[in-house]
Amino acid sequence: MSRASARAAGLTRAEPIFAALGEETRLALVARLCARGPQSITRLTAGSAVTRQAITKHLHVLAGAGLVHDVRRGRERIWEIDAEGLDDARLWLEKISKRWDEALGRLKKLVEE
Amino acid sequence: MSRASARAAGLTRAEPIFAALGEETRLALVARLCARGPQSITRLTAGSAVTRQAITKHLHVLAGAGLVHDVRRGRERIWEIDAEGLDDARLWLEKISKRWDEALGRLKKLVEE
DNA sequence: CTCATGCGCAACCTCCTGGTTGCATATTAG
DNA sequence: CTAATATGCAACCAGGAGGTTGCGCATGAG
Repeated sequence: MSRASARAAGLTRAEPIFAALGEETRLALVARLCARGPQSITRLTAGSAVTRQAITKHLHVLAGAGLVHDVRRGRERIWEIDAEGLDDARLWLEKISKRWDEALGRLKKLVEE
Repeated sequence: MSRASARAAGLTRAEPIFAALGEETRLALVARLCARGPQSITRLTAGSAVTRQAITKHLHVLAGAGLVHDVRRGRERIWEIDAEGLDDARLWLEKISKRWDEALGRLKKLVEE
């Protein structure tokens, strides 16, 4: 939580992050990178239903949303999660949920009066 | 958090929710429904860049993800947020983030030894 | 040096998505 | 009853997303 980027205040960055997570293969990639740590493309492709190229594309989408970053190591490229992105998304959800709870409180109060 | 549905344990429900939130117009709709409370389609369309029909479609997508529900009232249809969906998404993010933190801890430990 | 690995690039292809327009239907205001 | 309001339904469209295949290039293993 302490690592969440400050700009998470607005909903600016939220949409691309949700869009990136809103696809089965990518969501699985994120889950995998979180659970098993940094991995190469080939390794990430293993066990997946799609081609290495497809995985590569998905990784680039995730990178575009700031959810992962990569480092070249020898002849392979290692991809690692960027947890700040996840935090930003979570913060956005918290903020919006809270806003709804407040609205709900007002509505309830309005009915009671 | 107490309202989050239990099934949030797996990532089952997470993907459609993220997919629904991963579109500008829909994310704005969710934000608006949370901030200003239940509203009719026409009201939600006001101020939006797209057609009422487009808004209607988006609302159905959100409903499909369990993020909103609607009630007919007279000749208008009122849409309201279903905050459990937001909670589910948040819980998924928390779970995965935590998993990554643990993995990171293990990696750090591995390097130090 | 030679080969097997691990990737990157690019051309294609298909489907779904976001949006629109046109028209029909239901309700409430007067 | 009549008109205006609030939606619903369906056909249509362009563009982008997800996926594949084919081929070229760099790098590490022997």
